[in-house]
Amino acid sequence: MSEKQYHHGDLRNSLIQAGIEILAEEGVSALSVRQAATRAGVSHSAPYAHFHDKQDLIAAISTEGFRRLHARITSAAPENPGDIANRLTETAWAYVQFALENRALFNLMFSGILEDGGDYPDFAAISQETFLLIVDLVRRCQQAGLLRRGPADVQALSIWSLVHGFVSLLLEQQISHTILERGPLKELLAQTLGQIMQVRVENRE
Amino acid sequence: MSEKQYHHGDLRNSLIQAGIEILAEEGVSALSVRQAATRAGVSHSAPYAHFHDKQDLIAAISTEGFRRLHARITSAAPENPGDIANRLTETAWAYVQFALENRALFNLMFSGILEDGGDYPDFAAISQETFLLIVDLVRRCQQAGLLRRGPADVQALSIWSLVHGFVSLLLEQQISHTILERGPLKELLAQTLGQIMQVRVENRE
DNA sequence: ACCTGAACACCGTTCAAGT
DNA sequence: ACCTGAACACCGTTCAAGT
Repeated sequence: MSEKQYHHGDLRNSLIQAGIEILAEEGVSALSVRQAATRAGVSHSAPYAHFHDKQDLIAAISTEGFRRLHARITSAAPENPGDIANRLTETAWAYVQFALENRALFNLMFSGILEDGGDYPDFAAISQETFLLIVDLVRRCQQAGLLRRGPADVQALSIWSLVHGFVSLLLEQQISHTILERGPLKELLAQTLGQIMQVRVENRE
Repeated sequence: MSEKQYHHGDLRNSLIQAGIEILAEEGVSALSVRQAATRAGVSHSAPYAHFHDKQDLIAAISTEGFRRLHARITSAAPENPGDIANRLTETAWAYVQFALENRALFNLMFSGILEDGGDYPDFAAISQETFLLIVDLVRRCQQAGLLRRGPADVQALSIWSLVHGFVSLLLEQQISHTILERGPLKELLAQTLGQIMQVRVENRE
């Protein structure tokens, strides 16, 4: 505000938004500091006043991605404490949908493009918080008898691994057509998840 | 041979090897057509006589990566048809080890850097063969009562998803220290895998 | 403090030309 | 058929200079 600076006041954020737009429109390979700068309407070297290097910008974009994923997961299942099994499935489905709707961003967040996430505190914080969301849900599933007993964090890891692996292989087109053609994706995910949940069905021996 | 050509006869393969070396020594971000050419001892434009573009080279490198992963998995478990449970764990462990020992190559194979694997027949073939290896193993686990009944390919997908997700999160340093410090990695993997296998332990009611 | 413009070393890719 | 060298449009990053 005030006297109107050189730029619009929040170039840092504009660059992050520009980066996310580039990812959505042109994919990971098109993401460059220079193009983000151009989209934000500044010179190609202006970003270096706000980010130490490209990795630093990538960390900021990934952090924003995790914030959105976290929000998406949080609002995935209605706070319906009764139907906890459904809630686990809906959470997993929210994760899958986020990845499909934000392919390039999801890739940036999880594909080693950010070389050392631990160096970026904000990134480390929000990604850990997202994991805690899952640990919490797992704990409630255990209490409901839907999952085996055992350390909730290890079990959460199993489930997150399962869902994350499912998404990764899906995005990489590593899931064969014959499987995908058998029915809707959400159902396949539910079946896959079902492998890890306790069955309480017909053949109870 | 014969009159000694311009180059050593198999530039195509030399470039693939050079690429794998670059990945191992300097990581994904250092992989360039020009550096591969330099390592192979030719000019920067020579690769274009053998590869249509960088994606084409990446496809060839990824294909070689899958060949090595396939070989590694094949030789992972001794042909010991008795201990089938152990064999599943050893196969998963081989997968994890391959990823840890060839981080950048593994990333290249699975992280969307190759933009459309389906366009490269050799790549599609070997990656599918690798999946079939797992389907086969799963089928035998089902017969041994270690896994639930159901379509073997869907179950294989669950297991591959679980193991692949585990590896991905591990490489991304998304598995918290408190979990990793609790014991050797192979044991954590076994525990994680155990979530999906049928228990035949003490509390059988 | 925040931004610009020139500069440098790198890239992917093409293309005429050489053997 | 296989390779070279010049050329072009891009990149990441630095740095002196401007307000």
